[in-house]
Amino acid sequence: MRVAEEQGYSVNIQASVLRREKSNIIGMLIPKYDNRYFGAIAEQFETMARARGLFPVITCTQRDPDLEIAAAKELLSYQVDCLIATGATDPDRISALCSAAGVQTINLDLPGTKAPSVISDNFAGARDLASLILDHQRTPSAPLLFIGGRESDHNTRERVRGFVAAHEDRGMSVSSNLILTCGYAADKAEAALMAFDGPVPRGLFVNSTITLEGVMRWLYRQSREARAAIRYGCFDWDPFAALLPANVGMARQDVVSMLELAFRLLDAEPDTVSSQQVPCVLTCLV
Amino acid sequence: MRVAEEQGYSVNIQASVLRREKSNIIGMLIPKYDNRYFGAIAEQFETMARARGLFPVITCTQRDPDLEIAAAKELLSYQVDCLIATGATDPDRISALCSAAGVQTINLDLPGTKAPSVISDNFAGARDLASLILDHQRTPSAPLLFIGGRESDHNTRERVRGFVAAHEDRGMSVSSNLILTCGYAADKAEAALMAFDGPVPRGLFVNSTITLEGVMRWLYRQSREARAAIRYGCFDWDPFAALLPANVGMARQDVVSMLELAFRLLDAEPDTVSSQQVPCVLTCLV
DNA sequence: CAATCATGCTCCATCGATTGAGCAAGCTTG
DNA sequence: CAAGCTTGCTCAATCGATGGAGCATGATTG
Repeated sequence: MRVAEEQGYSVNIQASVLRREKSNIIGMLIPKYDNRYFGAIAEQFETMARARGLFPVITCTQRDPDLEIAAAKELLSYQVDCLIATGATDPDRISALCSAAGVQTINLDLPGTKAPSVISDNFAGARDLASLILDHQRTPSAPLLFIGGRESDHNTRERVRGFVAAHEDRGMSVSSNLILTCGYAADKAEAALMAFDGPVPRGLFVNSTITLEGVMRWLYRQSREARAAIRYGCFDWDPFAALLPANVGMARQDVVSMLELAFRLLDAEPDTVSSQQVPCVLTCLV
Repeated sequence: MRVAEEQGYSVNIQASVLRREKSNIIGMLIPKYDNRYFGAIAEQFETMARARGLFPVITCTQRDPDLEIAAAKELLSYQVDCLIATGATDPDRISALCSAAGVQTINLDLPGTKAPSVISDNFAGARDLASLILDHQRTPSAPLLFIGGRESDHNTRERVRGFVAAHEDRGMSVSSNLILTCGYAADKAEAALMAFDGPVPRGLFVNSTITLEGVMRWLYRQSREARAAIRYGCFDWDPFAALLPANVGMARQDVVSMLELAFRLLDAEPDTVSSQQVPCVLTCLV
């Protein structure tokens, strides 16, 4: 064994897994790698999986529902011991596939009903963030604009609810045309702002950093004066976005706590299909 | 077969690979997921691998040389068909392990001598970027400060060479104390700037976006006037960093072309141990 | 000293997919 | 019609690691 080790020989894992009927592989589905939130999730997941002697395999699904299912099936055929579905568009479908194969699943970031979920406290995070923006926008008692995300998406709905609550806290009401759930993509946000009926409010609640990219493109098409009057805050954190002049705050999701909780749920008996919420950390930039 | 498909059955890949002695797995080692460059590489790699019917497995090595080797061995024990080593600190050691196992390797981002390499044209990219910063800094004929990266790192050496060449192009010389190759990490860059002997030059060449995070932290500790006088440019691209007021330009590495070239080299016979350079795209922000 | 137990070793069946050998049936051709 | 060929099917060996059965040796105990 020592000589084998020295000469760089290693066990054939395929044979080992075949015989042991246990792969020690833990799979993760993730939508994208193009922002700090998912990047941090991927890194933290790998680190924690390795610390437990598991082999982490991450697959990026490009927010494509078909690819999500195909990737889940592919991971199952590698006999993964368990699977974390991050930000899945149809988490219950994935849970169903996995439970049919006797594989434990956890939903991360977006909740499902057929497996335990670990998500941010989007309501409280959004309420705090909206409140911060309301405090710091240039036209104090005007309602904000909500931009980005999908109506069908649990997180977006919760954040809209928090957004509305922050307005109600100060006796303000929000008309529904101020809620632009046009998708997360930068292009869609930019287009939605361009097409907005009437002048865009001076305070913006941006639903993700990807959406913020589109918001910034729109903002830099405005006149210097119009731009100077606008303040915004963003759900999710990015170190450079945090330095942009008109950004008043970011709601950072607590990736470490979320993954610790996810791994704890994997260890525990999968008796309850709970949905656990992790508080966000509000970074005030003013 | 149709019924099996409908019922969600799938082949046991471990058994299949064991018998076929061909895994259809393509591995990638990547240092981090915390910036757009590596994020884009990871996504593009997955997309292109899938398009070729290969199963992509990416492992994040946290810039840790030991983890790099351990991860390479682990991927080999999964019988990967080939391996792309991205930004590896010791690519030749990985190539040696792989060639002992009869597995093809490509070095991406940082070159090695025992396997074909695909890297950016760091010299030309850095020369162009340095030239742009020299054009736009507030004290025209003063030399710039180079910050970030490692002396031992090929890319850093090439970029320093380009940096010096841009100065020489206009008859300027750069003293060696203006080249702070203190590592890529944000903390190290911040500390190096804090400890800089004498006033920091008003034009900065920042070697990566991760380094830029530290530079920004340092910058925001300066007085408003000192800060307003500084201009910088950065190797690598980030959408929010590109919007920061004093940023005059970014040298964006052409990830798509790099990966296309890498996959082409994998298809080709591994006869030559060439090092192919891909031009960067300079984004001018002024 | 015999009976029991602990330890260490060898050997073989097993995991599930794959592939080629072997065979049968039907078809073509001189 | 016989010889040769194609096609489709079944069957068993194989990939390499693992773990339990079986066996031999040495130690312990009444």
